[in-house]
Amino acid sequence: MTKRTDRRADALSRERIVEAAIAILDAGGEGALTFRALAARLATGSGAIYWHVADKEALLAAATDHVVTRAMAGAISGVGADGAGPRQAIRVIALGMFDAIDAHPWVGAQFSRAPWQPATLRVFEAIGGRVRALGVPEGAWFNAWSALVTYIFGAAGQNAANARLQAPGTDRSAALADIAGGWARLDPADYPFLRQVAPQLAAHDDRDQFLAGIDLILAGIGTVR
Amino acid sequence: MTKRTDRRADALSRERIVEAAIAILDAGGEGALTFRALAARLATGSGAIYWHVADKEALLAAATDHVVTRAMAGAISGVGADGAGPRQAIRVIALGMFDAIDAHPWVGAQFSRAPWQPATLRVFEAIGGRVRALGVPEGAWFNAWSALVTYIFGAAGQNAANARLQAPGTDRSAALADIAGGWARLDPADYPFLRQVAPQLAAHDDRDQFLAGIDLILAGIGTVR
DNA sequence: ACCTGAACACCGTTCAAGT
DNA sequence: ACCTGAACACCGTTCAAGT
Repeated sequence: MTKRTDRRADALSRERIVEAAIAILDAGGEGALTFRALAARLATGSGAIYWHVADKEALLAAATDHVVTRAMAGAISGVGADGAGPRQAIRVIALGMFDAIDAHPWVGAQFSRAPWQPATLRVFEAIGGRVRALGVPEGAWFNAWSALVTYIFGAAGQNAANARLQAPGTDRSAALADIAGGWARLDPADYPFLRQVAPQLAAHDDRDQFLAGIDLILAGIGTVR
Repeated sequence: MTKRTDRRADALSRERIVEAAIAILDAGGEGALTFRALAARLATGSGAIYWHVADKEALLAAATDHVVTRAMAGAISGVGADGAGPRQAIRVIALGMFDAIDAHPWVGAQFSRAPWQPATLRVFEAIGGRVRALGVPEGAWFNAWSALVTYIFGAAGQNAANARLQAPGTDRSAALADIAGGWARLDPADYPFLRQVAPQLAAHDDRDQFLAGIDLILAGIGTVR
């Protein structure tokens, strides 16, 4: 029972609008997504878009939901019934989120703007279910879950910021070298720690670093008995 | 040796502009800060502001820096030479950041937009110095520090989002009751965990929750030997 | 039911002109 | 050196008018 308008391949639809929005966001970042640019890409008027989505906030929310849903499907499928424990499942889900935001930095900023979206809820549940399977006492579930999702979504926002700050052409390691260089030049009397870890900042990998944080939280959860 | 223009109490200055911006941000949120509103409050033209600050991004950065500097001064002074260990110092600094963002929610969103500001650097150093004092092996310093600051600034962004989502009049517990009510009505087959923790979500305190996450990370750091 | 595109009410930012 | 405020080039959103 397809709707009449579905016959025209180029008919406007919420789905096509969201896909076009994602393409614009991926190509030019959040600043590039305007209703005029979107209308031009879809060869229609800007007002037409408003027939399918309420406003720009809803459009960004739908685009985020789309990306997260896809990322979660990939992560969860890699964690199926293959006997991987809940600890490993949490790591895989977290990395799935990290990679999704790495590929679509604008998604990261969106979480600290409109949480409680459907896809976010599924990530919450996926983490929560594994926390429960971790074997910690029931009274510790909520805190353990909260620490993990706060870290995962919080890091997402910061990675998005890093990506946005970076000059389009340059790669991450050049940007890190710049920042580390700045740290190395700080006054040693005021900033002994940052000076000391500057070389590690320059050499570190964001993804490994993110995972190390997950592991520290998991280790902390493991101490709760 | 005061500058000539300092004689007029109402002379425009970067400092007065930043203070007015903070007042507008606190009163009406990020959406309320426009150059027109700021110019009106300072009884000047919008172009005058551009003589003192480069653009809106710089203005928001300066406002954030101002708030964080003040918060850090308060937190650090409460942690002086009174024998409190590094563990407790980390908790106090983290809570200082939490409270600052609780009072100025717009600050939270700013971190995931322009990190590496002077005040942020001081928070980084303050946490890092205490990590070093924690007694973990030197090879673990960088990961431990990174997990803590990612969590602290990440939670900041999410708290800011929560504050922004909330209807101006209502209080946090009413908003939490709403969300928890939604969780309690989810399909138990798909969302067993969220259904189960819904009552805890309704009853929890954001600040305690935040601190519990810090403690879990600290516990995880404690396992590294 | 869905699309068009001009119009409206805003923005941030610039800049000639003032003092 | 600093301030003014009109002007410019944008936005998101609306809505009468079309099909």
